[in-house]
Amino acid sequence: MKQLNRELESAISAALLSAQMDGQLPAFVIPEIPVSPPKRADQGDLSYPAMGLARLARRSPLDLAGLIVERLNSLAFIDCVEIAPPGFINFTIADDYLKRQVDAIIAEGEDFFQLDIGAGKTAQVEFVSANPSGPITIGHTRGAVVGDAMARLLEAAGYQVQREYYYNNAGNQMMVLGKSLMLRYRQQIGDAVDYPRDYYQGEYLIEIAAQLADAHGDALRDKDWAWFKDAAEARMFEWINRSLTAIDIQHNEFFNETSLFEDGRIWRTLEAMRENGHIYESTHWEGADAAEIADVASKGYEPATWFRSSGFGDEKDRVMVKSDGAPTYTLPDIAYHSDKLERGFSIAVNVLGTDHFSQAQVVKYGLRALGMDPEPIHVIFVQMVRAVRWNEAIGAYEAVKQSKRAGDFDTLDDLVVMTSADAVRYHMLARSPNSQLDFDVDQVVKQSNENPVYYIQNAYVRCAGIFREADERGFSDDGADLSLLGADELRFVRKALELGNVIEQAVSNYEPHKIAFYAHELAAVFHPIYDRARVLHSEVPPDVAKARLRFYRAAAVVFHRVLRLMGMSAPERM
RNA sequence: GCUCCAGUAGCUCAGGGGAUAGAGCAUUGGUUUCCUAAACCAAGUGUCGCAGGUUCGAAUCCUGCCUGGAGCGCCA
Repeated sequence: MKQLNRELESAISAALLSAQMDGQLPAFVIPEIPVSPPKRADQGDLSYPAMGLARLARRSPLDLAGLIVERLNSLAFIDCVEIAPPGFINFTIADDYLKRQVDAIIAEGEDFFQLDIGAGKTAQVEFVSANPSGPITIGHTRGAVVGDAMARLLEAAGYQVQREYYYNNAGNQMMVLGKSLMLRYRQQIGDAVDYPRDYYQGEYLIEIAAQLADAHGDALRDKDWAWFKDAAEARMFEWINRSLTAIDIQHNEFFNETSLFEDGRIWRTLEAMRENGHIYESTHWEGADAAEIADVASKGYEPATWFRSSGFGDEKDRVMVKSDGAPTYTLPDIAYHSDKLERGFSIAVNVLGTDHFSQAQVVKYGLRALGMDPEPIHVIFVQMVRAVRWNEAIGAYEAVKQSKRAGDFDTLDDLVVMTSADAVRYHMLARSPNSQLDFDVDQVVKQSNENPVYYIQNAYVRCAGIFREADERGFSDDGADLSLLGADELRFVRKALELGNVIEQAVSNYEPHKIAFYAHELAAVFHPIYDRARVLHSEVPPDVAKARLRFYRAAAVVFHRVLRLMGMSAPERM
């Protein structure tokens, strides 16, 4: 399927170039030509503002528009070209062309607007990457949904995509997890245990401990924390995967942080940075002022290993290896990302919470210190998400507390149970990643009947309903004459033809939420048509009915495609 | 204190140099002999946080300020 605005952009560029060749316009480098749908229907289907180029061309905007139109090669899909003050060129798409696209859409099916922007290129999306120390929370879910939608859109753009989970199973937190489970287990078998406040407080560890006690009695009393760490990790990992699978998210690569320790890659990374002159040993960072040095001295640290990240623009240097010999989280992270770059992806998208902002910066400085170009890596930062609920008493929204007893929740599992996988996916996606999200529990749960989720899916359901009825009546669209389609149906086809640009923009700007808004707009165009353009109705002549049935087959293809791009289901009934 | 993100309708949010700023929810009234109501039709609401600046043109770009959030660990 063609992206019509792209075709027009090339045509306008060509017109400008030919005018330059003939000396009609001065020489200048032709910039990007933005062609997009205008706001109002009487402004055509696609529009180009020539005002922006008027100064370069040394013409009045209207003159320039006129000149472009004169030199424009005729395009099969364009019916009418108009110039509107102060210098817009408005194009109308030919009805014949739109009618032909109905069959074209059906022929493309699941490949409708499968683009070739990324043909022959590889992309990786790293997302979720939650520590295996607890369940997937609402916060993780946002990253999960955004990342998976990004992956689907990249695939639609033609990239070969890998979905990766950086499995953060090394480090201090995992030790604490192991020790936590160990103590919970000992509590279960009746030992008097003092459970530290900075250990994991979640009830899920108590449940696992109870299961272990049921299965093994007190036979595990002599196992060390490492044994319990492995036990906890395995269960958490399984749990996380089950939760993600429930909203149709599957990674196809799991990268273990521990592997970076086992094969010594973190130390090789450190040495490579040292060889490039970016590592030093000290009790404090080189740029520290007197107050900082005094502060550090009071803590009595032995020298640590520092990365001179300030040389790359960082506000201060960072510790790579602590004075106790253990690496910080940053070192394996740099090693991991250097490995990622070495794998040669054209694009490596990383979906992170904004709390990782500084960390991501330091990793990029680290990659530069290794002599690598971090350019293929693009980070989508998703802002905080919190579940809120309207509190009538105070007349304001209130954050939902993390208390299962009170019927509140903060995990993906609970969210899915209370709403649905599709609702979770839509609501998490239908927001710009860099705006904070208040997930209104009541709106998603109680008002699910008037939810955009079902508004969109219902469009597909309605098509399916027509096909069922048509089958029962033995009515087919064989030999449909698409010239009988009306203005309503063509409006939908116009909207459907915008999908290519939506995919392209979502991919090139790393804005997967665009597809969610587009889906809603598409449904808003569809439903009124469904009301008016009936198929199996006594007053609709059979030849018109055939044409319409064909049209709805195309509409179903479009909705199916869009729903799948969002990772949502396309149900036949609701 | 420094960095990043946000502030647009009553609420939740799109739009991020282009024509008269949009959607959902909420509110009000109406619509179904035949695929359909999780739908359709109709109605109303804005100092686009504030103040300057750039531009033919600013909700959009620049500067300053106000408000909310995140980050600035020898945590991960």
